[in-house]
Amino acid sequence: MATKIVTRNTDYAVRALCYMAARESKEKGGIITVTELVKELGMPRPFLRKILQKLNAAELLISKKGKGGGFRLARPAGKIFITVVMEIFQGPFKLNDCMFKRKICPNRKACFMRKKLEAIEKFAAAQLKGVTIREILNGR
Amino acid sequence: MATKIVTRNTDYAVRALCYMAARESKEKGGIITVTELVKELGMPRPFLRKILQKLNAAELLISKKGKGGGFRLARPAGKIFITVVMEIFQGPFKLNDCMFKRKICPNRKACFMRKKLEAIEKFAAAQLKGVTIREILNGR
DNA sequence: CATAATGATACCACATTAGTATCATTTGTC
DNA sequence: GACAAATGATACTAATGTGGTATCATTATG
Ligand code: FES
Ligand code: FES
Repeated sequence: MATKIVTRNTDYAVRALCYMAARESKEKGGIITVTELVKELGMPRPFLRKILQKLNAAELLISKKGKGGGFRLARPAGKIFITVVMEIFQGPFKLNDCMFKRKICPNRKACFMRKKLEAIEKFAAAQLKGVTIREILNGR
Repeated sequence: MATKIVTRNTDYAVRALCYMAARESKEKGGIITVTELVKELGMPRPFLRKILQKLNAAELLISKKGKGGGFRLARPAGKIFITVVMEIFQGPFKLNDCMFKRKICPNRKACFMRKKLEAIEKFAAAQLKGVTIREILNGR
């Protein structure tokens, strides 16, 4: 098994955002097409399109339709948090919530296992909390 | 989404082991049948059977075939680690390893995201490390 | 109006997890 | 030894989630 903290959606989204942020720093305000992203990042085009559309809907990107259209970042890289990207594609971050027979386990309060899982969840949230595209680009 | 740290297999296994350990403390050396477990824990019988068989194969349980047969713990509850149970059903514990096009990402060493994920993985492993059925039973 | 871009949406493929079904083998009891 | 009651082994099915395609509608530019 490999417990997935980030799915492919998120991963691709982050890569795309990083690329866009990096390019932006060279050519200010430039609009970027799916075609360019696909060429540079090598992801399946229709999948990436869907991802960008979601980022647009979530207002992390701004899209421009029609000829000469494309996408650009809706805000500076330092204000794009990966927790937000994760939420878009994966929903709110949480670990197992001990369901049993469709009900939440009544033993939650007392359960030792649960305490451990909650500690892990807290730690993970804390780790991811401040991370933005900028930090990822800078490698720190 | 809910990132799964423990799957249902593992969950059921742990519950069964807890039950068996608890019962053992009353009636020493008693052998326990699937029938009893199903009745007490309310899990689907064939599924639980498969789980117990795996625990047996992994030598956490000892089985006895034939009439009057059943299962008993192969060792004291304090020596049954949930990390081991997790491995049995889920394989070695690890988080995402940033695959891209079937290759491990070449950027791993430098990747900031990766660092965060590794920290989370380490923390999680540490949290789970010493936990045994005994601690779970005792709630600490 | 043609073209080149995204928007919206429905669909398909694949892997994993969860669960079922069946038959073989062993063991105790009469 | 026959029968019943238990597990062993194994193959199959179902449900879910993720990853990915395909198609058509809409919009903007020139
Ligand atoms: S067994 Fe349900 S929260 Fe632990
Ligand atoms: S992008 Fe591959 S390890 Fe981070």
